[in-house]
Formats: sequence, C-alpha cells, structure tokens
Amino acid sequence: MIVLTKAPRGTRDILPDEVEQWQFFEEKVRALCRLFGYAEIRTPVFEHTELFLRGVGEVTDIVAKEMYTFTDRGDRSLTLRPEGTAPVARAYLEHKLYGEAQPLKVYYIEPMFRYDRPQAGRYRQFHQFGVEVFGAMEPSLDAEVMMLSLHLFRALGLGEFSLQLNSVGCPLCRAAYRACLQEELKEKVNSFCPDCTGRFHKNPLRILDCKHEVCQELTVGVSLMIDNLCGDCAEHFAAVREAMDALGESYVVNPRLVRGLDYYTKTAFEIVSPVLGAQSSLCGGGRYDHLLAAIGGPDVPGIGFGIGVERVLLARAAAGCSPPVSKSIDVFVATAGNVSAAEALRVVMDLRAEGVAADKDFLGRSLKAQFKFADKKQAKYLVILGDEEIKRGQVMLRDMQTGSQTDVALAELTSMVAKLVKGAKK
RNA sequence: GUGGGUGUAGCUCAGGAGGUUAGAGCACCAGAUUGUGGCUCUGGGGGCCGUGGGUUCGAGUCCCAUCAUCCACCCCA
Repeated sequence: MIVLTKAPRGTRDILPDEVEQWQFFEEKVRALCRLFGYAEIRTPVFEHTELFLRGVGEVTDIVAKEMYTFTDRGDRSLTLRPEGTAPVARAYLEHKLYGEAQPLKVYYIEPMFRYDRPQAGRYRQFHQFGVEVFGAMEPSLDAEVMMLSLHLFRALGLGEFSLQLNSVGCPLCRAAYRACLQEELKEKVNSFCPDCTGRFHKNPLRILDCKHEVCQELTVGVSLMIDNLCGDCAEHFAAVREAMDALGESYVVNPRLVRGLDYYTKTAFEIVSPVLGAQSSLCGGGRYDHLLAAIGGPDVPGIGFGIGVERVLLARAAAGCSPPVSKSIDVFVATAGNVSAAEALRVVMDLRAEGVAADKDFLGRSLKAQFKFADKKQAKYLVILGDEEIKRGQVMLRDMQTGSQTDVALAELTSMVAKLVKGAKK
C-alpha cells in the first residue's frame, strides 16, 4: 500500500534547518567556481534515454539497472538523468559551444536519479556538484580540476580525505592491456569471487579493485595499466603528476583505481573520506576524451568530476564540522494590550523596507508567549508595541542578548534599528 | 538485485516468560501578581504500538506476509 504521507523510497525532504547546510555548501561552490573561471549551466532533469545508453555505456550498472526510464505521451523514451556529464556534453553539442572560445568551463549543482537500494550516503534522488571542461587536452587542466575539488573540501572545513590518482589509458593502450591482463589472469579465473569471475569478461580491470582478499592476493604482482600506457598517455600522466607536485599537492597513485563509466580516458581520480561508511567516495572524476564523439559530435576532449552533496554534508557532520551560523531575524515586534496586529504589521513592514529582517506574532499570543517565540527564533532585538507606547509615541526596544531595554521614539525606530543591525554586521 | 538488523508520542527510547485505562525524557501549549525570553515548578494536548492477516479467552509483546528504514554486498556520488 502506498503511504501518502511518506516521500518515495530513497528520496527525502530537506527541511529548513538542514537547508542552511546546503546553502553554505552552495555558497562555497559558487565562490570557488567564480574564482576558477567556471560558469554555471543548467540542463533538463530528463533526457532522451538514448543519450545515456550511448554516453554512459550500455554495460554499465547505471544503464543496465539503475535508470528511471519512462515513456511520455508522445511515445518517447525518456530518462531522469543518472549523472551530469552526458547532459552537459549534449548541451555543448546542441548549442555548438565548441564554436566559442575554448576551453568551455562549466559547473552544475543538480539532482540525479538512480534506482539503487538506499544505504548510508546513497539515495535514489541525490545531488551532485559537478564541473565539466571541454576542448582542452593539456595536463595542467587535469590538475586544475582536481585542485578545485580539493579547495572546495578545505573551504568546507573537511580535514581528512585522500586524493587517489590513476590513468586508465586510452582506447588503444587500454585494449592491449586488457587483453594482456586477461591472459595473465585466465588460469586463476575460477578462484576469484563470484563477482570477479563475471568481471573477467566484462571488465577485467575491475578485478584489481575488488574488496575481497582472495582477489587481492591473486592479483599481486600482476601487470598494471599504469605500466602499460602508450607513449601519449604515459607522457600525459607524468605531466599531470608534475603539475600536482609543483603545486605541492599530495596524492596517492592508486594503479588499481578503476572508473565505472565507459567514457573515461587517461586521468582518473577519486577523493575518499575515512569518516563515511561503505559509500566513502566524495568525488569521482577524470578525463573523457572521446565522449563527445561517442554521442555524435566532433572529437573534442573533456574532463570533469562529480561530487556527492549528501555525502559531503554527511562527512562534515561525521567530522564534527561546526554548522554554519543560522540566519536569524533582527527584530521581533511584539504587541501588548489593544494594539492591533495590523498596526504591528505596519511597523514590521517599515523595518523590512529598511532592510531589517523583522517578524511578528500571527497567533494572537500573550506577550510572554511572544517573548518565548522571539527567543526561539533567536531575534536579536524585540520591540514592544503597547497601548502606553502608542500613546507616548515611544516604543520599548530590548536587546535580547543583554536584556537591556531603551525607549525609542516610534518615528525613529526604523532608522535606529537599521543602524544597530548594520553596525553589528560589520 | 543479494544478505542481515529495526519499526511504540514530533524526537530519543522504556514496556521482565502475552493479562486492566501503553509510559519516561526532550519538544510543543498553558499557568506560577493583571506587560518581559533563557533557569525552575505545575498542568495540558498529543499514540489505527508501520500495515494486513494468523495463533490465543486475551497480542505492543508470538507467527507469517507486506511496506518502510538502517547496515553491508553489488555499484557509485
């Protein structure tokens, strides 16, 4: 039975209290992207299913079992986007952005959808902050992209995380390596875990990244992609490392790091957090030099990453990062006696007109209850508007932190409070 | 998709081997001299005990199913 009072499985509401964390994250992202020269892009929440089949790869898990696909009334097969790169690549081609000054550097913070079994740090609707750069092959760009993600984590106060770096080669050297790896492993294929016996044919590189100890032991000393790169890929990888070294940035070369999506080439990286559970990957990215060609465009290179917003927020909480300061109201206008709610609203609107965040009671509560409410809302000041005050033309202004009170002429209240509030912000 | 844990008030949880009107803390609301928050005290509102079925004289408690949730695998952010 469908419960109407519950959000669908794997989805959740972000309530006002938590939204502050999200806005904090978004502010850091926007500031950094501006600093790094990345412009925001927004693409539709669904695309033609075919885009993901071609762009992500038909044998990947995302396409094989995790897509939210539906047919619309015009009999089109559409899919809620499971990742951000293919849609942005599509937009790049559709609007012929390769005709503009290159490279094109864009970012997005948008919801993604994957029909997966929910777990810690994994949801069916989740959010990714991602960047994509099209039209440049230079290794220093790979370094810049990684730097952006590292800087974001630091700006967010995340202390512990590690950057894992690898090169997955290009179609040429990877195909040759893949064949050589299969040759080396074929004797042991029956000793691997059930998952890896399957991987042997589907994606033998993935065996190297298996969590099972047996598989790890069986692959000790086996040839690695990193040692079998073609000249071009090896040179690129060395240059990326050189750029990172020059920046004094530490990273771990992990030759067993594999990307799940088909379109990755050369640089592959991942940033993992030790404070999360099994879903410890905060950021995954890399180069995809032939994705554009795969979906019918010119053979323009690209690079990007995706960062899981929920996971970053989870990691912040787990690491005990202090929450962002909550945005409370400046003034609460309380009424007493026969002063009408309409009169209070007029004062509140006057304050707001001066840029003072003001609020009032809307439940006809007692003065005491209004005080409690103002306290709960962490109002910095409270104004009492009572019969006495109206008569004298003086209202009482109370500093809620210190408890001190002063009389202020009603006519001067707005400018007075505006000055107080602005002074405190500096 | 696979395996395991858990579903009692808004939240965190109690409810000995089935037996009266299901409890606590926090939160919420009201009051403690008729116009003053935080601390304290008093009172109050709130629960299809996740849902459906079964066993029983009797089920929050036992059994089955289902849904949800959590953890892990797979995969990934």
